Amino acid sequence: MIYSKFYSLEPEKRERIINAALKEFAQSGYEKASTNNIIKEAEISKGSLFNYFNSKKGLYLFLLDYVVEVINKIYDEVDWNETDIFKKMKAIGLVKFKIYKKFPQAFNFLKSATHENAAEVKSEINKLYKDLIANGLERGYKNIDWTKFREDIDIEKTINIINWTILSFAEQQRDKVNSFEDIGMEVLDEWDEYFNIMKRCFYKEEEQ
Amino acid sequence: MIYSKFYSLEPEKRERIINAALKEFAQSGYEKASTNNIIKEAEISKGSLFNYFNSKKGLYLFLLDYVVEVINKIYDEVDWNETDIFKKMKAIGLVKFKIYKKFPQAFNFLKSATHENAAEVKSEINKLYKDLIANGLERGYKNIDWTKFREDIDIEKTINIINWTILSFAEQQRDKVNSFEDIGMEVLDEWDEYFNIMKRCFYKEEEQ
Amino acid sequence: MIYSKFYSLEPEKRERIINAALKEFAQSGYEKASTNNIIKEAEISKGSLFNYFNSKKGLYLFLLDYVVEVINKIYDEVDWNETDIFKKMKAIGLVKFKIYKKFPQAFNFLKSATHENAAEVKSEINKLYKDLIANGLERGYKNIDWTKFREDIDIEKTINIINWTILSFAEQQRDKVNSFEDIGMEVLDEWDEYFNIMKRCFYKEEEQ
Amino acid sequence: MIYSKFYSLEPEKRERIINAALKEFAQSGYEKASTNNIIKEAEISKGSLFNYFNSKKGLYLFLLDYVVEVINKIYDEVDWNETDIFKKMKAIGLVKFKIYKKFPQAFNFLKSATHENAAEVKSEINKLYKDLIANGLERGYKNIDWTKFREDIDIEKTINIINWTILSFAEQQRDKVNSFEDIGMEVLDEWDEYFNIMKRCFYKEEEQ
DNA sequence: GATGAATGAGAGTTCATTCAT
DNA sequence: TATGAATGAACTCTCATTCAT
Repeated sequence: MIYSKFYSLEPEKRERIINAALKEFAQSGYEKASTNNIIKEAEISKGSLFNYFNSKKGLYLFLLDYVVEVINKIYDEVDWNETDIFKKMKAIGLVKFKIYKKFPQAFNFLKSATHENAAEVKSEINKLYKDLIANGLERGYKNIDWTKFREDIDIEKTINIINWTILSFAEQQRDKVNSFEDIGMEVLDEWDEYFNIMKRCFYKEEEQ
Repeated sequence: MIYSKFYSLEPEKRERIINAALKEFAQSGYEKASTNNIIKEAEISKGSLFNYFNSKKGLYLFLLDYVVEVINKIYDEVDWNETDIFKKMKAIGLVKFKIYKKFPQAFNFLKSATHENAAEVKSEINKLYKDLIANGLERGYKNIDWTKFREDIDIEKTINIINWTILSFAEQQRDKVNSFEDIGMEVLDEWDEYFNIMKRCFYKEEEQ
Repeated sequence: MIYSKFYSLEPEKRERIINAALKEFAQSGYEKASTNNIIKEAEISKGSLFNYFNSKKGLYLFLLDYVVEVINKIYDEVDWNETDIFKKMKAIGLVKFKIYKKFPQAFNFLKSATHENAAEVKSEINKLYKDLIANGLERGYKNIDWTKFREDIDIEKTINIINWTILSFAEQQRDKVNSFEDIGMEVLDEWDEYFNIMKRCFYKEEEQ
Repeated sequence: MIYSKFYSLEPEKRERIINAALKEFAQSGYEKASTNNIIKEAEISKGSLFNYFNSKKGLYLFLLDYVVEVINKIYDEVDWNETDIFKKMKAIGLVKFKIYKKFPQAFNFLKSATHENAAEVKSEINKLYKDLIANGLERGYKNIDWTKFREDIDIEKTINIINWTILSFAEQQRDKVNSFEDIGMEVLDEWDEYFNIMKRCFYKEEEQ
């Protein structure tokens, strides 16, 4: 089993390594991240790091797996029975914030991974993102009451517009702030306003 | 004059260098991009590259200038007097496709620059983008007849939704095909459909 | 502690590196000295050299420290209570010869450092020399019985004449022979003759 | 004939090149001196420089020859019949100052050459200096009235002491100031004092 | 004869990875 | 299993010298 050497470590050491690595990669990106900084921060030897993960790339891919687990915790806490798409999206956003408070490093790492250019890991990141989004969309659009939408528009395309709006808004906010810590309530208010515009325009008049 | 040595080269060689550099930077990002690869691909000597551009950073900044010129060609061909925002956006999009077919590498480079993290060039990229966006928005939204829009929605945010939709759709198409050469009429039709949805939902009823 | 990585090497290797570096810097000066030549001669890898000293400059500064230690060994062996300046100078000279036989490279390096022009290390060299000279003069001229000198001459300037004579004679001998190993008793006799001339001329008649 | 291409240039251009080269080598030393700076200052092309002198080293050696000519002008103006060694030495020093006013760049170049470490030209410089000194001494000690010296000291060795004192004092002054321009009358006074000490000590009492 | 663009070996430096202990 | 010193390929950049024009 891959990473088995790492999993058999005592949890405290494991966390020290994960946090040191998340931090270094988030700060410096894949290429510039220094394995020296990681082992210094985690207080392990150089040899150990390569024993556990074989290579810098191996370590990075492990961390990608790790943050996926964190993301999945988000999905576990969402109420998937909500039928109004905008209420559901808002709920998902709120859960994200909650989880973020517990795993800030993972989110910063994930944010930096979005902008990662290193050819060595780019395709893995893209694959991961496609999975995450597909997975999220599938669950997100289950049980939705599509009858609320106007009947003179193509629903599939309308969903795309909603999705693109959500993702683009999120990215815009990400670029504005240095870390997720800076995000406050006023952002959530702005988010609501976008939802209201779309609700007003895409729903039938009587559903508003 | 800066870059004068480079401009006095024969055009064929100049293009070889530009294309090799655009490709390498687009593929690998600023840090990882290797000047060795560039000179190998462009078939010039090590000394020459640094004769023309002084440094890796100088080369990168030159390329940024170069792609701005390409972008400006787009602006020059658009009919800025159109008052209907969707017609104007469609026109801009079509010109973009046309230019892209002539300078595919420039677009890939510009896209990669958006995600560039290298501190050495980040501020220049940001400056460039602010200029491009300010310039584009100013011209793009001049003469637009905003009275066509519903009066119960915030126009600024609605414009964002429109923009995000356009960009995201374009990117989605790019991911689907290997090159823009593959893009045919059916894509333009789909594009029209998105425009129609937004027109129907964001414009007053009598404007449709 | 700085240079700690270097000090924890086995002495044989340490010496190989020191000697290779002293030789290369002495031969070529700071700028022209090639770290490649040093590692080749010392039979270590490129990475190791920079592991130990961080940079070419770091290596050079280390060597300056090293030769100071060698010089201090001279001072440790001299009888500082001698009151006759000529006897004392002769004693110092003899110790210098002794040390030189053990560390010939250090002396050549120190000599080349005197003429070093490289801006990067010049100030460090000057600082070092000021310390060495201040230290040496202070100890060297302590306890000297200045009353032996004629009263119609400026003592400070006379000391300069004595010093310049000693140094110039030493250098002349160095240029004549290939190594100090060749220096025999006849040189010491000649040295004595210079001392006798100066004694006869600079001391009062009754002190001769 | 070597340098023939250079000598057939018009004198104005020749001087421009000589001065530019003297300045650059004096400022930066042999290694660091940039042929680019020289051709820029002299307003000639890169190819020309190498046409005239074949190589950087060739140019440097030419300049050494050139400054020898300047030095020889000093010797031409000295009164070689003076029989008192100290008066003669003083006269030589004064002529040096006079010539310096006419060829400051040559002197600064010569000064920098003294401290030159570059292996490529070191031996040539040393050879030149030995010639200059031998030549100077031979002429300088002709016609001297040695009977003025005390009879209880070896004259040859005493001459050495005098020479070493003169040279060392000159070097000390050189190290103190940045260029010969800074040297003023007070230096000449100090020089006189050294001469007086030596006169008093090395001459017979009745000759003072 | 004059030009200056082109060359490429060599410079100092970095850092993921290896392996003897 | 854990260590960390050793490695060396690859990096960006320099500059004296060449040679086609």
